[in-house]
Amino acid sequence: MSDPFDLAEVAPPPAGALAPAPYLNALNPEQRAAVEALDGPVLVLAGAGTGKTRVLTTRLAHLINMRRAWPSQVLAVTFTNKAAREMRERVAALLGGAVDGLWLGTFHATAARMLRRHAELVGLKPDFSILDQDDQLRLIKQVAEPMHLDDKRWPSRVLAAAFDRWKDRGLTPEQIGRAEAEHVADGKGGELYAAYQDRLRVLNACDFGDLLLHCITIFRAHPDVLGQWQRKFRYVLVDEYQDANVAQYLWLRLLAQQHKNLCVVGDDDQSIYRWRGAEVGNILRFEQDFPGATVIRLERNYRSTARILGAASGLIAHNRGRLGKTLRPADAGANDQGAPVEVRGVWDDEAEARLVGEDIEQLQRDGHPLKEMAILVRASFQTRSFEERLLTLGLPYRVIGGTRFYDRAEIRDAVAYLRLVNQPDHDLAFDRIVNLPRRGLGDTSLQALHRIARAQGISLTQAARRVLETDELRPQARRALRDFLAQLDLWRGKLVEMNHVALAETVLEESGYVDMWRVDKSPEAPGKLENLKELVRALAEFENLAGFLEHVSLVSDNEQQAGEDGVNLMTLHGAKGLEFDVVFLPGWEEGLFPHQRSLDEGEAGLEEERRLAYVGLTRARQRAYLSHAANRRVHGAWQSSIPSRFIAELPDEHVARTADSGLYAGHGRGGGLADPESVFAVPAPGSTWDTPGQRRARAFFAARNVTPPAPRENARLAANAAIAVGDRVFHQKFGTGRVLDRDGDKLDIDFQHAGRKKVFDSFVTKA
DNA sequence: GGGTCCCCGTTTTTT
DNA sequence: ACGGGGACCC
Repeated sequence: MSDPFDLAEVAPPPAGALAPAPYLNALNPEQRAAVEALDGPVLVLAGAGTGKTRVLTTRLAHLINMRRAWPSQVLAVTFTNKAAREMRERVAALLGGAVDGLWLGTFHATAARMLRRHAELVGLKPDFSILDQDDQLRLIKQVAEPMHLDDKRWPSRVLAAAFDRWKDRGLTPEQIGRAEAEHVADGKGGELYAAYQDRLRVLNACDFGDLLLHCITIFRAHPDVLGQWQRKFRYVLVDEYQDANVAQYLWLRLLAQQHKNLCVVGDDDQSIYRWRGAEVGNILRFEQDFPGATVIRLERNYRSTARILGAASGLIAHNRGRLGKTLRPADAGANDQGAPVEVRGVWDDEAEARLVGEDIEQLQRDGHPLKEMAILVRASFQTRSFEERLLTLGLPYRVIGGTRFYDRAEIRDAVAYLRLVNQPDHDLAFDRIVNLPRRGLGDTSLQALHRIARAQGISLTQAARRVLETDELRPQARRALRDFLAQLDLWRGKLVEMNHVALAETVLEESGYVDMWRVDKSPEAPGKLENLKELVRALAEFENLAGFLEHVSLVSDNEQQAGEDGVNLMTLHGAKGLEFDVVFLPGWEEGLFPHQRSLDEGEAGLEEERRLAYVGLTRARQRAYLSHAANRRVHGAWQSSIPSRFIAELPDEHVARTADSGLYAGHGRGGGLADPESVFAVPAPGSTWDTPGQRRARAFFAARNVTPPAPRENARLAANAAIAVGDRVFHQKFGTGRVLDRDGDKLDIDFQHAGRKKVFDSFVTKA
C-alpha cells in the first residue's frame, strides 16, 4: 500500500485565470450560497430531497476549478463506498474528467490510508490487516476465554458492542472511566478491552473502530505528524455529518484545525444510527464547536408532493432535539398538492401483504414501473410476508440488504485461505481454515498450537512449525499438520510467478475446499460453489492479491444489479438516500414501529424512531401508503397491537385514514369501513386490552389531552375476561377450539383444525 | 474428534 | 418458527 503522495508542504495553486463555472447556474440561491462559501467552517443543513449531493459535489468541483487547492489538498469523506463512488463520478462529470490525487473516500478507508503511514506509532506494522466483525468476535472470544467470564451473560457480541461504543467515543483502554469499565463483564470490562487491544497489536491487526481511534491517538501524541496532515488538507468536506460518531468528529476537528475550512453537510432529522454510536449532538453543536460557522439551510424540496412533505414535517415536529427546518415544495405555487398519505388498518400481516400487493398491481396498470415502488419495513423479518405475496402474484421484486457477498461463510473461508497465503502469520485466517475441510486437526491439536503460540509470543503458523519438531501431537495429527504447512509453502512459492487469479483457483482446488462443497449434498452447496466462482471473477478485477484483500476488508459490495424491473423491498435504514415514486410503509404499530427496544431506551430512542419514520415518508415522490395490522405473528406467536403513535401524529389535512371493519373494537362484523376514528379507540382500563402497548397508548393520549373515541363494543370485549378454562370458543383465524389454560389475558386453546395455540382472549368469542 | 440435541434470542448494520 | 451455538454424548 504505497501512497504516491508526499506529506511535504505544497503551496496551493496560484490564483490565476479561473475557468468559467457554468455549473453554478444549475443551483438555487441557497445551494449556490453553500457552494460558494468556501472559507471557514460551514454547516449545510440539507433536508431530504433538497439537493444535498448536488451541493457537495458542486462545491468540491468549484474548489478545484477555482484553484483554491490542489486536488491532493482536499479531503472529502463519506460513510459508504457507494456515496464516495457517486461523488467521484459526479465531480468528474462537472469538471469534464476524472480528478487525480483527491482524497475522497469513506471515513474508514481514508483513516486506514493515513494509518498505514504511521502504523509504527501505535505498535503496528504498515501492512496490518483489518478485521471485520466476524474476526473480531472470534478474537474477543479467545481473549475472554481465560478470564472465566459467564459467557451466557457476557457473550462475545455484547463485549464487542461495548468495545465498539468505546471506540466510537474515541476512548482507548486507558481513557475509559473506572465506573464505566466496571459495569461491563462483571468488573472486568476495562481489563478485557486492554487485553483485546494488546492481542490485536500482537496480530498486527485493527478492527474498524481502531482505524479512527489509532489516528486520533497518533495525532494527539505526535503534533508533528498531525501538523503535516493539517497543513496538507486545506479543505475538508463531510457528507451525512449527522451520522458521525465522536471519534469521527475528533478526527475531523483535529485535521481541520489549521485551515478551519471544514464543511459538513447533513440533516439532524435523518440521524438514524444512534445505536451504532452516531452522535446527533455533533451536528446540533456545530456552531459552538466551530465559532463563526456559516449555517445554510436547504429547505426547498425537489422530490415529494406538498402533502407528503406536510405529513413528514408534521410528524418530525414532534421531536424536541432538532435544529428545525421546514421542507417546502420547490414548486410552492403549484395547485396540485398531490394525493394524501394513505393510512390503512388491516386485520393481520397477511391482509397487509394482500392489500399492498393489490395496490402494486393497480399502480403498475396505471403506468408506474415496479422499480419505482418500494416497501420499506422496520425489521427485516417483515419482508417475508411481502415476498410470499409478490411471489404468488408473480410480481418481480428484489430484497435490498441482507447478507453481503463477503459475509457469506464460504467466501470468508476462501478469503481466509488467500489471506493466509499472503500473510503467513494471520492467526485468525489460520484458525478459520486449518481444519476446513476436515484434516483431522481437532480441538486438542489446535489448543496445543495456541498454547505454544501464546507462550512463545509467536504466530500459529510458526507454532505449527515448532510443534512438528516435537512429539507433542499424535502421529496422525502431526502428519496432517505437516502436509497442510507444506501446501501453504507451496502456494506461497507461487505468489511471485503465478498470476493471482490462477493462484486462487489452485489454492481452492488443492486445499480440497471446493471439493468439500462439491461433495456436499445440501441444497445450499451449488449456490456456494457459484459464489466461489464469483469470488474468483471478482479477484480478476484487481492487480494483485494484496489489493484485493484490502478491498475485501473495507468495501462491502452490496450493489444490486439495477436495470431489471422489480419492486424494492428493504428496511427503512437501508432506504436512506434513496427515492421512489411510491413508497409502502407497513407495520406502523406500537412495539414494532416505534420498536419496543427503542421505547425502552426512553425519549432519545423514541425520537430516533420518529426520525426513521420521517426518513421513510420522505423517500416518496408521489405516493405514500402506511398500514398497520391488528394482529401479527412475531417469533411464532400471534400478537395483537394498536396503531403506531406516529399515525396519530400525522397532520389530518394531509392524510386519509381508513380501516377494515371493527378492527380495534371487536371484530368479525362484516361490511363497509369503520368510522376512521375507531382505529384510535382505546378501551377502558381493566378491559382485556390491558397490554403494555395499550398502557403506553393510553398514557400517550392522556399526555396530549386527547380523548380517544370510546370503543363500540366494549361490553363484548369485557365479556371475554369471563371466558374460562374448558369453554368452547371461536377465533376468526383458527376456528373453534376448547380453552385448556389461561395466563393473564392469554388463552391456551386447542383448536379443532389449527391445533394448540396461545391467543389473547380478546380475539375469541364464546362459541 | 465428530455428531446430536436443546436452548436462547430474535431491530436497525455504512465500515 | 427457526437458526446458531454450546453442551453433551458416543
